[in-house]
Amino acid sequence: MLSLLSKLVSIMQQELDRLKELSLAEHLGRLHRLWRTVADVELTPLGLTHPRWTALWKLLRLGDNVSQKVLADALEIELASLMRTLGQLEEQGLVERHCCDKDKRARIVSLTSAGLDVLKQMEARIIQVRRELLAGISATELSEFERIISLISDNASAKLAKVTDTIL
Amino acid sequence: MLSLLSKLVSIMQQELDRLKELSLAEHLGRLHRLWRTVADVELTPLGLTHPRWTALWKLLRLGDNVSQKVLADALEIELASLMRTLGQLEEQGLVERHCCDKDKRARIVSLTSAGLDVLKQMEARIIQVRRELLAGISATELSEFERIISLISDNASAKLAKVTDTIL
DNA sequence: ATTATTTACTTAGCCTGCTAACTAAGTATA
DNA sequence: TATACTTAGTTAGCAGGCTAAGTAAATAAT
Repeated sequence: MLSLLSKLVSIMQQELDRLKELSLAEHLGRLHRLWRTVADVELTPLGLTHPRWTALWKLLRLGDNVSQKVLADALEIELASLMRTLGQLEEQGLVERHCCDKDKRARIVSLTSAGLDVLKQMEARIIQVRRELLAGISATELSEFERIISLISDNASAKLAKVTDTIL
Repeated sequence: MLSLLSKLVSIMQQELDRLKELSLAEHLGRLHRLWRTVADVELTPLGLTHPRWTALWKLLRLGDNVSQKVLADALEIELASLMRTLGQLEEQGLVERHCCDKDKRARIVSLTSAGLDVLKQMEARIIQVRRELLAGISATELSEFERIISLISDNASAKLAKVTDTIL
């Protein structure tokens, strides 16, 4: 009788594990989408979507005149993915792309005065969004959270690198 | 002299805050993409991509014969997003869609025997991937991590709901 | 010096999230 | 009963990740 019960418990435990299995990846995706949506809602009045304001912001932090490649690396996305976004920002007149004298392959991205204007307007809103989304989370909890993100990211990167090695 | 120094420190602090501002959203996106990529690499041999195996898995957990709407809700994606995935799974012969007698609007999704086969093969691989990605993270840290994800998600959902209210 | 490799950029096209707009079926109300 | 609203499914098209494949410039190797 007891063994049957413990067997049942063990089966339930397995089921729970399976459910949790998915939930982390799912919740991660959901959180990412939610965060983007919230930021989008807040910033669309400025004509900015998540990838666009992220690029603008990073560009400012990188000190403006950097190559597209450097910007893509800083944003941790592929250069090809950045192209579309930069094209849109250029159309909106927020950035400019110039040829580089030193390296004729490269194109240097810089903020226009309109771009700087928009960045100023963005700043307050982004900080506000972040504050609202992180409400009720202490600094300690937050840094712990970020630590775990880094840990999992490192595991994933390492695993991908290994796979690539195996194939090559 | 001292006041100038403390002013400088305060400015640096602000800069740091601004940098951290972005990093969380960015790292979240990066982690999500990485996780998906790793899972994809592991499961493509079975002809499965992330959305596909997630849908299969959830379908099994929901007890098979559910409507597309129920499945979409469980996956926390829009029904329209699920349509394409279910179409692909149907093409692969892993699921079937039947009309529902009780509600002629609804279509019931069920796993085929081929679908169940694939699920069996999936199981070990997914658990392995999860184990590798979560290597070096204790159960306590993990549950804390998930708690923070939920907290931020709740904040984001609440904020979005508020925005919708304001507009309506 | 010439050739081979690497690097930055670009284009094209896939994937899967989304919203918008439509149909058909069920439900509620006048 | 007839009309209005809601809900499930569907299609179409956008957004922004990605890889693949090509060009031109820079660098390394012979």
